[in-house]
Amino acid sequence: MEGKDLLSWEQKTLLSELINGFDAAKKLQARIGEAPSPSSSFLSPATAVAETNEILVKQIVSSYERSLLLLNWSSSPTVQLIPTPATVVPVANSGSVPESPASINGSPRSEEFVDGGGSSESHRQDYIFNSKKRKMLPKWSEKVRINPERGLEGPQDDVFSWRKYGQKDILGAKFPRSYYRCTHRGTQNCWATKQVQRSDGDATVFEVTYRGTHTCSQAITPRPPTASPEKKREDIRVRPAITQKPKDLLESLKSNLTVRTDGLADGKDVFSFPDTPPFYTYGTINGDFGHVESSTPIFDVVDWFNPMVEIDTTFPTFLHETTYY
DNA sequence: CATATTTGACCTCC
DNA sequence: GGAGGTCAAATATG
Repeated sequence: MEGKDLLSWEQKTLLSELINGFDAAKKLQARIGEAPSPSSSFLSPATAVAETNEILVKQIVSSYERSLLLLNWSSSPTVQLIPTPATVVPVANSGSVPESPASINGSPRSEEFVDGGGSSESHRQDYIFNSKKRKMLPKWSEKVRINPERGLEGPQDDVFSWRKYGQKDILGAKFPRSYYRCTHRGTQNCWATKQVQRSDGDATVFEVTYRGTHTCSQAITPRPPTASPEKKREDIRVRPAITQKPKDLLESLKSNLTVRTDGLADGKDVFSFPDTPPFYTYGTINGDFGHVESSTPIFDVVDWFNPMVEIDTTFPTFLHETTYY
């Protein structure tokens, strides 16, 4: 029973709980860092207290993050290369079963395909298989705001190239949702996708939901010094020439987004981010990439298992509005 | 001509 | 059956 290449049930449950906690902590962090005083019933000038709270929450969050990291969060489709730490996982709380079990991978129902009957070309099965596979990919979302003044100040090192493959009207949403996938899906079997949903209220806010992490070479070698025939529409961060059709502009905005840490303290307000937050910053390849400010201890995990394999365990570095699933 | 986007159809899940 | 997600043919773009 445990022979699956997936996580054991305990791990899934543990993961689920961790993610829940992490999510809650993130939200709390957002709330704390947010509006300085608006709705507080009693406004005390205790900035020191606020600061302490912030620190505490930060600690909680990073603790969660590390725990998740240790669990090798996500069940990457090709993890087999990784010396799965499954045997090492403590699983401290044996016994008492938390509440909602399968919230990560869904029901552990047997592997049988639904296979509606005839007409099952290999192509069909691929579809089903991929569908299942996709569902197990890690997923997280971020609220992102474009900077209306600077037009789009995209990530100058937008490593990843996305290709739009669909658009859907979402019930209750004013704007359609766009679906993007990594350009190298076919060539490098990279299953990273993202979907972009424009906020109803604030037209400058987009919610970007990522699923899966890049396993394509882009993820590892951000900028090949020499020949890179691909990427050409990457220069979209130029000023939004009015000559551009508004549609193009919008699309550009969607592809190149600028994260804004709204509530956070004060200083650094706007900064750009590579389309997919998770970095593969293992020291191997001129690991001069992430260099996260020391305030985020998450990526200090240099001693991760194997720098060569595609570990899906990745985390968005920034901002509070992150939501994990 | 090659590659990206659009868009209606199709699939899966709830 | 409906909603969300994906496919793929048609179309656009450089």
